[in-house]
Amino acid sequence: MAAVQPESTLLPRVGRPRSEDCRHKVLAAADELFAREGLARMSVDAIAQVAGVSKATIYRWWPNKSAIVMEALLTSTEAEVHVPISPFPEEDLIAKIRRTVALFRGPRGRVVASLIGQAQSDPEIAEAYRQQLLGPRRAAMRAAIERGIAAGLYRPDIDQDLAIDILYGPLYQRLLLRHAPLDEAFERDYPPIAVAALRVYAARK
Amino acid sequence: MAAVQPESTLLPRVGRPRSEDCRHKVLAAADELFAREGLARMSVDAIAQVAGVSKATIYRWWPNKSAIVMEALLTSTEAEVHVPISPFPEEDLIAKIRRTVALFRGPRGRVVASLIGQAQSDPEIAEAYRQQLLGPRRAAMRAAIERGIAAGLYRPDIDQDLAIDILYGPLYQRLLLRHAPLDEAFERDYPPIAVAALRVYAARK
Amino acid sequence: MAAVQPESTLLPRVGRPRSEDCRHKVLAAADELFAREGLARMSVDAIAQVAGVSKATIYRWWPNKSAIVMEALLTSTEAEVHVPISPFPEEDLIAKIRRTVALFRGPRGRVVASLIGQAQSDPEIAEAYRQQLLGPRRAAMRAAIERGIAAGLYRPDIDQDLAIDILYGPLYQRLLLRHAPLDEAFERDYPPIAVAALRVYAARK
Amino acid sequence: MAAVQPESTLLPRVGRPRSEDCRHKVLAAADELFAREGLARMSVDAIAQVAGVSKATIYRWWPNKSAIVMEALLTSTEAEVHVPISPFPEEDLIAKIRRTVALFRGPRGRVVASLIGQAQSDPEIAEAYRQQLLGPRRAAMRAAIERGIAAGLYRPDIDQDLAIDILYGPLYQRLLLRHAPLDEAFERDYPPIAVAALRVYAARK
DNA sequence: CACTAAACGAGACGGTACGTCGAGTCTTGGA
DNA sequence: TCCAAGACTCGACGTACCGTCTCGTTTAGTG
Repeated sequence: MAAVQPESTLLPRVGRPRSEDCRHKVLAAADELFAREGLARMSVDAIAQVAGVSKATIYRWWPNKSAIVMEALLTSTEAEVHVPISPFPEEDLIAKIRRTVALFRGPRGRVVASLIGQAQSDPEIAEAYRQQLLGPRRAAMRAAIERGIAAGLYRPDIDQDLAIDILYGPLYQRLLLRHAPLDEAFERDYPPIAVAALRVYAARK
Repeated sequence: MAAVQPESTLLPRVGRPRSEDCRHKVLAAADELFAREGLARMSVDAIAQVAGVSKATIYRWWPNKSAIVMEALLTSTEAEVHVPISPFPEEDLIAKIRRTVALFRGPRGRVVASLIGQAQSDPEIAEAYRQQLLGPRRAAMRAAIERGIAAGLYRPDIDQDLAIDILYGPLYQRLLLRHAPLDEAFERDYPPIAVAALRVYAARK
Repeated sequence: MAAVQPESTLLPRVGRPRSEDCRHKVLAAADELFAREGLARMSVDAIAQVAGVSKATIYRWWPNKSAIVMEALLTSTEAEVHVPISPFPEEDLIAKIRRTVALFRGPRGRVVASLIGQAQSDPEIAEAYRQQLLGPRRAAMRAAIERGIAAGLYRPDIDQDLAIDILYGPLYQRLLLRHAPLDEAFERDYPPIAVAALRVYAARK
Repeated sequence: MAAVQPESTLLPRVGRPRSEDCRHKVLAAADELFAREGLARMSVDAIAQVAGVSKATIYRWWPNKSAIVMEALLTSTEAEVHVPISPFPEEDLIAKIRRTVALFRGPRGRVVASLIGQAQSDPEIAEAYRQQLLGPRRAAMRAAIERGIAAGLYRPDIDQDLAIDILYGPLYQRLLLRHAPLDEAFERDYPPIAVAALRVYAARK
């Protein structure tokens, strides 16, 4: 029995193959339009026009506007998750948080905020966001915390969700509520404070 | 010095006065429709129909759907801010946080989440939300923290914004990201943890 | 004794009397707005605003926009009907027709055209137009034709309606269809032709 | 030599072609609603609903209500222009006029009157009416008059516009002013009188 | 090398909601 | 009682965007 190319047995390999070029043009157009107009004010028609791609083609591959923007975001932030592991788990946590602050301070920050905004009224987007964006990052976080537990820094029975809430909550709040700026000071000062806060929760005897 | 009726001197008292009845019917209809459909799926036409009020009248007083829902939310949560002051500032903080958790766990939680969602693409809503909803609550919080400072619990030079982020961030994150439930356990356990975390930041050395 | 005001015995003379000033301001405003915008594009609100009069007051005295414009037209063209009677009935007819051509060539022409236009979809305006504007003019015309009959110019059994159609039809057609201009040549040449045409119908055999 | 399909070479045959079915359904609905309600009281929404066609589709092809009704009128009266040519030009003129009287006495009469009414406040409709409806009919009329000139009945230098005004003016006046009925007697008696009137103008001296 | 089947561009289509406008009525307080 | 101001209802307007559809036209791989 021959080695099988993934998915090749299910999908019929006949007909014209999907144009990778289209995909890129659409994602690029989505990116550009998001920057110019924001998620709400950009239309799928506009994406189609800017990308020079037919609307039908867009709807063949993405279910809606947010899904396009989400995919554009994912392709441009794939690398950002991986932070080299150091011998000091708390340093790793700080580095991870700081990196996310940096990301949110840039143009991607508004994209993330918009997607979370849309997710409030669209369960599919919410689910996709949690699965594709949040999931890997929380998993990486969890691993770092586990290393902290292994190093004896934290109690082994802590609530991981709560731990991550403590570490990231203030950051998301600033991103979404915008009551105070995500400025350089925040990027510098906040991460160690977050980790200190976690220590109170996770290590208090 | 005579007490002056507010605004009565400025606004010209001519013409038919605004119908208070209309206002209430619209807010009630918005409330009902939000519960039935959610912000995104409810239409201004529907509000008009349910309220038995003309669309033109709605647009005379509110710029858009979200503004109506926001006002409905405000009128129904005005009392919630005020928590009696106790001799123990940290008890007050815990009580305030727990009360907000309770609010967010109820039907108003989805309203708040939707408004913040809309605020991501509509700066006016964002501003209104910060001014009208967030403002008073953060002010009350700040006052409680000041009492903590006065009591010697916290350093006097702490960053108030950051303090409030630490206290509320995790709560908002759960409300908006929904990666973990806003359940009874959270309502019970989280508030004291938050205050403990604040203490680490505000009292360290 | 004193001259009695007509109708003063029937109407209860209580309350504030109707302001004649209002009436004039409204008619003047209607006139101005008609010239600026035309019947369709002018709004009753605009009349009220320009006249400095409340909309309620307008609707108290006129049923609708066209009625205002009609009254404005009537007050400004009352004198135009009466042409001095000469010993030559056909001269009188020519003079009457020419006077109407002159009227239609001026700004009142568009007013008349607009009213007839509105009359196509509003029976009340149609009726009012026929009664108040057309009636007197057709009666005067009929009288002139009667003098022609008395002078032996026309058969006594002619159809008066048809006679007037022959005399005025082409004029109204130009006013309303605008396929050819109501110019000086028409004002000069048409009236005698019309009367000649009438003679063919009314005197043949 | 092959017959070429008109416009097929110019128009790019790309994209989904216009649905002829839609066009017919819209025109039929317009016709029905006009009969039921008249031009002023029928709405584009109603046409869309009755036709089972989206409002956007209607507005893609017609600029407004009147344009739809006009097109419906045109499609249903295309054949009416052509009257067979006889050896007697004046007989042809009489036949043409009588045919128009008959048309105006039927339901199309109100359609024509409404369109002319609307044309008083909408220059585009006025122009369309003159171009599409009036134009061909006046051209046919002009041809018949030319035959009269060729036959020596009329002077060759007569004003064609005026000639047609004399022939049709009274008819349009009755249609639009409705001071007298467009009855059987008018259909019987008027056409020959009109032609006699023309003769006075066109053949005198 | 023709054939086939899916991808694609163009753009029409049904649908839903939008926010606006004007007509005409109603409700105040003041003259 | 009349009036000015202006809030209100009603109904229609024309627009925008969504997601689907129907064409005719590529563009691989297959037979």
